[in-house]
Amino acid sequence: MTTERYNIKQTEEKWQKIWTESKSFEVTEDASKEKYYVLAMLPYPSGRIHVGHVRNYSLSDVVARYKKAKGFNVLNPMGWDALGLPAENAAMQNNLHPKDWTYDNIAQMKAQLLSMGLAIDWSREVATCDPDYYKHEQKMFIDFYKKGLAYRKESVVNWDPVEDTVLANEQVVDGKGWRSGAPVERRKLHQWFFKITEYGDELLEALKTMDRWPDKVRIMQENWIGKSKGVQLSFDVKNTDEKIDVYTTRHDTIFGVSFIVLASDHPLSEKLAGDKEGFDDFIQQCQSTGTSEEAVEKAEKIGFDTGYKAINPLNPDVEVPVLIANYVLMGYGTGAVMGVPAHDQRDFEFATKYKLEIPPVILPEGETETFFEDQKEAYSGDGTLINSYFIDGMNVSDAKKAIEDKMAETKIGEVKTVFRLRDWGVSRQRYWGCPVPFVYRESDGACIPVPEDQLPVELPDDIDYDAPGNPLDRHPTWKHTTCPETGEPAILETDTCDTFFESSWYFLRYLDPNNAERGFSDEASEYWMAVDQYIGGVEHAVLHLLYSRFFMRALRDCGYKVPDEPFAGLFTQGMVTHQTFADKDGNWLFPADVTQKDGQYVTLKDGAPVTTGAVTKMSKSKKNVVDPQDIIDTYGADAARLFILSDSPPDRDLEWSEAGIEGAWRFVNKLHRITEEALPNLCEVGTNQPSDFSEDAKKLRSTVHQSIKGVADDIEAFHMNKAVARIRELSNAITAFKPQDSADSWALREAFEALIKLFNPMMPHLAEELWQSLGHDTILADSPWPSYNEKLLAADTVTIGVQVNGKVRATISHDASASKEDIEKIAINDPAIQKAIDGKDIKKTIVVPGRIVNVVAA
RNA sequence: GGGCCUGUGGCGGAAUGGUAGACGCUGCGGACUUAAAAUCCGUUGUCCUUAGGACGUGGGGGUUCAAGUCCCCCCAGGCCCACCA
Repeated sequence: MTTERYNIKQTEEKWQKIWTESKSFEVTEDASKEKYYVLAMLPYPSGRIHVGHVRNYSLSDVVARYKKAKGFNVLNPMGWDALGLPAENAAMQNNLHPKDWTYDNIAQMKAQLLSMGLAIDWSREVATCDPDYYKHEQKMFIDFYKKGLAYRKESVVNWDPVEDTVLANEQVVDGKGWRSGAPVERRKLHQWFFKITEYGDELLEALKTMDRWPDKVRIMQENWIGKSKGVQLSFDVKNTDEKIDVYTTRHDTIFGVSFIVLASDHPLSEKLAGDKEGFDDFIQQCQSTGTSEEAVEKAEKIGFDTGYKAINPLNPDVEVPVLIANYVLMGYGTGAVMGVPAHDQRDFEFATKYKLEIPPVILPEGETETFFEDQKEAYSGDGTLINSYFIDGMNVSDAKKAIEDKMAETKIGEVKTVFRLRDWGVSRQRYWGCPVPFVYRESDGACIPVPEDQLPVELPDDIDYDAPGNPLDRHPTWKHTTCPETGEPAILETDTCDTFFESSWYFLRYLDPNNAERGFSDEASEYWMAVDQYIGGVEHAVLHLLYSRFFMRALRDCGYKVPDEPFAGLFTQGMVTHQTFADKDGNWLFPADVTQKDGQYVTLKDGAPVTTGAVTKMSKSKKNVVDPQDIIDTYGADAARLFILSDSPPDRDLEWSEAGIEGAWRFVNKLHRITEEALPNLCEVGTNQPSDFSEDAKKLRSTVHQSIKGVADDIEAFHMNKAVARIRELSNAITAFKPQDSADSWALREAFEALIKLFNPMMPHLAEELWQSLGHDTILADSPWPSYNEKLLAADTVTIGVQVNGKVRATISHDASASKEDIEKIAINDPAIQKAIDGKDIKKTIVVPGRIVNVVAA
């Protein structure tokens, strides 16, 4: 083969330069064009891109380039989620400033992204650690505060006593600080909260209309919001003036109550039992229970008897003990629970341990009361009410209704809706975050927002990490300021915001990134919002995606022009996985250090045997990672993009393999080669379409037009793997086609032009290069998507299967215009079919034109 | 404990209820080459010695002329949430 090898590196850099110089992907609001906003979740600048990024941006790039070709005004921006803990950790380890570390990383990662050849409008690049960025969110914070959507309250937090800081729940591992390893304490601190619960119903209701979101994500959010309908009712505490409010969804079991349980941090717990012996130890024990899943799973239910009795409001003759237990949460409902051990598993376990009564009130269908003798677990299903006075004999839902009516009548309780969703705690005792823009007056502690003209409250540069805790708090001067109202001495808030704050509105900043006055203009928001297609990992299904939805509503209520829903369409991509490797001592090995020899995996260094482990998500700890930059440097961005889009459907996990990337690379070279080889044929073709084509050319044209339609349909449906398969099919059809005359050459050129345009969204550099070699002087990135001719989609002859009694016995070809009767005749006369019928009577024949013939014979 | 998803060749995966396995990876055979690489051609679900059959979409039932696809039950794997009353 004499064809020169395609020079990938040079070509890719050439086209990246041309796109940049021609500003192909820079956009402005243009009322004459329909807009399309493609958004990939913005990366954290860790320093190097990983394969998950490549997958994410390959997907968004296909969408962006495709929609642009379809004539949309496409916005495809990129930025950096640049605040957060890793920068501080790295700074501490390497004695750097978080700011320097972050900006260095951004520069490196940007260079890597540029080498991918993405259709991004880089003029809109945003870094969230820039004071010009967080200035606007400080304004938003104050707006929320003025609207009553941000507030400060004392709450219990995870406190790391060694690091001297609050930890997020995710940073608590098995009840211990993730870095210090010290048992986490629960401590009460003043914390800032956003009132997301105010929008619980709205956020829940809107989910129903979001039909371009995956069901999975909608269900996860629904569960997270956790709306439940129940009743709240009061139990009087005997011989006191106290009442205990309990919340329950099983008010039908009210007559099965045999105890009342309070959360350990319920105000009444201290009040009723504070002076009892052992109380302090008990509370201590409750609080030391870990908050991890496993700890909760294994935690034994422990209780403490207050000695008081509560009176059942519907049956004053019944008095039940009041206990305190570790399994009741203060944060949900009222922090107090009515114990119905016969019909609630947790209550059952608790009652069994403390020898409390277990009175049954619901009889499962078809059972007698002997069912409850020697009961091993709670029965929580439906059945007939027993031992329950006026609701005896009813089923569960009728009984609930009857109790609700009774409560409305007697006013001992009320129907109540409760959400699992809690207000969003945004305070972090960290340096590398957006400062919370408030001051506290020293004289009276008044909390006062920083005036707008004094924003941003900027982070100080001179910090040290010599001591644990928040460097802002121990900075010698930074927090000392004056009250904007009185001029008296005041202290700046030293907490910074949760970094989910930045990611809740960054897609608005992209719309108007240089606006110094406001975060974004109404005009830009009205033109571009909402995001038409958002793409990212499913791990953000709840937090980020829910916070952003809340944020839009909060901004709306503060007078900003934003839609209720930020993301009209959402696509969640699967993980990238890789085989794991280990040496004989069980140490993990990087795939790059392993090679194959005689079918066995061995180390590259000394050929020692390697054992292969499970295919799992790429993670640094298991070393089953590949550096996408190595891949791009070796095979080129086009091959890397192609491979990652090829085999697996984008919403499923993708296993990275060496063989796969090589296959993609071969295809890149093949496309280049077949175009070069066909060039002599293609260049002498006239512009006028010939009037007649050979049979082979007709077939080729049919494939071409089917491909144009099919690839577009596949991209719209996010079936990128199928789009790639169609492109390969088309290239196979092209190589099989041998042009005999000028009409054939015309058809071949038509096929090549379509092929190049179809793979342009996946392999844009190669596409531009080949487009140019076909003699075009236009940029493909600015060229329209090809159109297809409906008439050419169907072939002249159709091949279908013929079944006898549901089993395929032959295939027949017939003219596309053949009638049902003709097709039936051809099918039945087929010798193989005759043989299969074997002289039996034909009961009936089903003919589905273009699909199948089924002969039913007996 | 609750919810969701997935199960198809050696592998990744195709298949509006209508010829199961498109497209690719791997393997095997061949061509070209002094040789290799690259490339090209053929072949590649299982079983029966072949013609030709039989069997095949996690397992078991059902609906239908026809089921990977729809319905019921079960099994396995994965993900998310979780003492949420």
